[in-house]
Amino acid sequence: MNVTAAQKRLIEKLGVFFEGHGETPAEARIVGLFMVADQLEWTLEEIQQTLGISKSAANNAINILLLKQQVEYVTKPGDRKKYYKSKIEQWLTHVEEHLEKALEVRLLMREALEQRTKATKEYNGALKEMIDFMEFMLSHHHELFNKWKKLKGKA
Amino acid sequence: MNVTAAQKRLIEKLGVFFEGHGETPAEARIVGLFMVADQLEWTLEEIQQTLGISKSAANNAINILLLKQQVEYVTKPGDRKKYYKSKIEQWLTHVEEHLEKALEVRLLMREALEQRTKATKEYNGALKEMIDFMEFMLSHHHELFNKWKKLKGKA
DNA sequence: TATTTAGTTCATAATTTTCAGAACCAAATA
DNA sequence: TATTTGGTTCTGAAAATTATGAACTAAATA
Repeated sequence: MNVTAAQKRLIEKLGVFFEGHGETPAEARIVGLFMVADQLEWTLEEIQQTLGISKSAANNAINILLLKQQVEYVTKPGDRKKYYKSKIEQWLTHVEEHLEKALEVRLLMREALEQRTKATKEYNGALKEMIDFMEFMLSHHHELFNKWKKLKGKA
Repeated sequence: MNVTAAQKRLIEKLGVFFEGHGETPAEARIVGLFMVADQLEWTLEEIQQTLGISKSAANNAINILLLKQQVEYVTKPGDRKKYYKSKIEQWLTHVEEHLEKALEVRLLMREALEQRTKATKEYNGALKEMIDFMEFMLSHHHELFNKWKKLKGKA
């Protein structure tokens, strides 16, 4: 077997966390597997057998992770198999994208604010402040990301 | 009717967004309703009828929102009804909590890193960097939140 | 050409989530 | 005490999500 019992437990814990953040159980466990296992490159069959899920479940999950750019595959000469692996270098981009998307709600909130009655001053003020905070976060995040990238020599 | 057709459309749009962020359809629409409607305080029956959902769906959703502190209710003397309303002042706390929780994954990642083989240098380095970034974000967020609070005279 | 293999697709089964409707409870009122 | 009212709970249905297993492709191999 390619992972120890202790590793399996950790994969499950990571799995539960990622499930709670929008991934399917199968996706979540594949992400976990790639994070804890010594082995970095996995065939579909190995994934399937190690996680104890069906071939199609593994295939579906892997393809969704490929779409989300969380996973990629490499090939080997004279070998028809695909070797899937974490695209871990992409994580910073993902965090950035995720934040941007989460803060997009401010656009709908602005729509809400604009159409609101002017009578509810206090509520409108709180809503406005929420929107302003999101703008504040957005701009400061750009700073933060740049600071980090500079710190790590990525920019 | 307590909301216009245009408001209903906006409620649905907000509903879809919040559904995409972990709320049930009913919860998501209540949050939307409280955000766009002129009326700030709503009885269960009004919510139910305005959103066209069942009494129990409305009740369940409201109680979950109460638990999550997204909603509160006020009462009126000699009136047994509860008047539910957005707890919008709480939003900053919610954002803080949400971020902390999202970054908690770093603890599991650290576990993963600690048990990993030392053979996969590059991967381990990337994982370490991810964890470091989360720490970086966490500390800078505290700064950001304080800066914001000061700016808004909340601290 | 027949067979094996890696991966995909499809039908459907299992599970989970969410909701509707009815029954219910407790407090207030008639 | 009987009735109304606001809210809660329960059961089961509907819908959505995931996963299974089998059938299938296409490429490689025997």
